[in-house]
Amino acid sequence: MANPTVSTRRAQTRERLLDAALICFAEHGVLGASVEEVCDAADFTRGAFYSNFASRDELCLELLRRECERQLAHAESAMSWAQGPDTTAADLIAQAVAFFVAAQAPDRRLPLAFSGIRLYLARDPKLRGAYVEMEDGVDAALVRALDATVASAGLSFSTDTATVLSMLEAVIQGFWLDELAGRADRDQLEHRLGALLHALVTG
Amino acid sequence: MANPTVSTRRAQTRERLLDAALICFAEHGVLGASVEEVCDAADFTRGAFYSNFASRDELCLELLRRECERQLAHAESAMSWAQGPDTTAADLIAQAVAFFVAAQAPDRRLPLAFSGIRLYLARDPKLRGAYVEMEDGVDAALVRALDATVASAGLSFSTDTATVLSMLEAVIQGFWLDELAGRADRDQLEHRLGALLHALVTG
DNA sequence: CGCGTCGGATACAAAAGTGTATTCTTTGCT
DNA sequence: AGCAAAGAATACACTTTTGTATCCGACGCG
Repeated sequence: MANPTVSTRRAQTRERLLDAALICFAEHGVLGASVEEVCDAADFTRGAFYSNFASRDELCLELLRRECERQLAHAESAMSWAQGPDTTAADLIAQAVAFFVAAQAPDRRLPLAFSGIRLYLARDPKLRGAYVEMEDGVDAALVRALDATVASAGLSFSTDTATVLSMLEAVIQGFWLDELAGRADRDQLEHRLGALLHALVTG
Repeated sequence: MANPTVSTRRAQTRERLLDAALICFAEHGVLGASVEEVCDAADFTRGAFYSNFASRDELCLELLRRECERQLAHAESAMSWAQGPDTTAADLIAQAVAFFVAAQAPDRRLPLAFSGIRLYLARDPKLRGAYVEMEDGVDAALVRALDATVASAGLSFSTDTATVLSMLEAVIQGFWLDELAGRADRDQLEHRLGALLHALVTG
C-alpha cells in the first residue's frame, strides 16, 4: 500500500547517501563518521538523511543488504563455473581464486567499511538477527556454488564446505586489513587464496 | 629522570582503566564507548583517565601493546613445543591447535575488542605505524615458532610460513566474529584450525 | 496557470562528549 | 604529627552531534 512506485529521485538520493556512507565509514569508522559528514559527502543535508533513514542503524543494515545482494548475484552467476569432469585441480583453483578476487569491490576502501559494519551490526543484539540472516543467505549460496563446482570437476575438499568457505572469507577479510596496514599488496590476496585452495582441494 | 619507579597505585589505576576499556570497547566499539563510560566501568572519573592517558588513541595503543606482549610471551613459551623428529603430523597439528586455542583470551569479549582496536589503529595514518610495528613483532615470533616446530618434527608446510600464519590469524579472527553472531560455537575454532593445519602440513 | 504533494533544506533545542584547570584527598617521609 | 607531592575528583567551558519541527522549492497534474 505504502508505495506503488518509489519516486526515482528519492531512490537516487538514497543511493548517493549509501555510497557516501560507505566511503565515510571506511575512512573514519561506522561511529567515527557523523551523520552530517556522510550527508556532506553525498552533497545533502541531514534533512535528506532523516527523510530516508530512521537512524544510522537502519543505514548500516541497508548497506549490508545491498552488499549481500551483490554477492548473491555474483554467486549465482558463478554457478556457471561448472567444470568438466576432468578439470585439473590447478585449473579449478585458478578459477575459484579469480572468482573470489572478482567478488571484491573495486574500491579498496569498501571492504574496510564492511568490516566495521559487520562488527557494528553483530555487536548490537537488536541488529544481530538481521545481520546473521543476510550473511547466512550469502554463505548458503556460496556453499552450494563451491559444492557444485568441485563436484562437477570430480574433485573434493578435505573438509566440509562450510568450513572451507569460512576460511576463504576469513582470509579475504584478513587480507584487507593487512592491505590497509601496508602489510600486503594486491597480489597477496591471490597468493593466499591460491595457497589455501591448493591445500584444501584434493583429488 | 621522569620516573625512577612509577608508583604502584598509579600502575593499578592504569591497569584497571585498561581492563575496563577493553570490555567497553568490546561491547560498544572503540568509538561507541565514551571515555566517561570507560572510567565508570573502572570506577574512576575522567580526571584519573586524563591523568594517565593523553587520549583515546594512546589508550588504544597501550591496549594493543599489552596484548602483543602477552602474545609474544606465549609465543616464546611455545618454542618448547619442539617435537621429536618422528612426530606424526596429527600430533603436531593437535598441539598447534591447542597452542592457538590457548592463546585466545579467556574472556570471549576481548577478541572483539581487539578487532575493533586493530581496525581503529590501522585506519589512522598517525597510529598505523605503531600498530604495524607491534603486529610485525608478534608475527615474526610466531613465524619462527611455527618454522622451528614443523622443522623439528621433520614436516613442512605446503606454502610459506608467513602465509600459513596469516591464514591461522584470519581464521581465528573470523571465528570470533562468527561466535559473536552465534554462528559458531567454541568447538568450531578447534575444528577450523585443525582442518586448516591438516591441509597445510605435509610430510 | 495554479495548486498540492513530495523531497530536501534550515533552524533550533537538547544532549553528549571532551579536555582542562582547579580542588580535594591520600600517602609517603621526616 | 605535619608537610609535600602525587593522584584522583570536580567543575566548567566548549564543541560536536543528534533529532525534530518547520519551511521552501520543484515537479506532476488537473
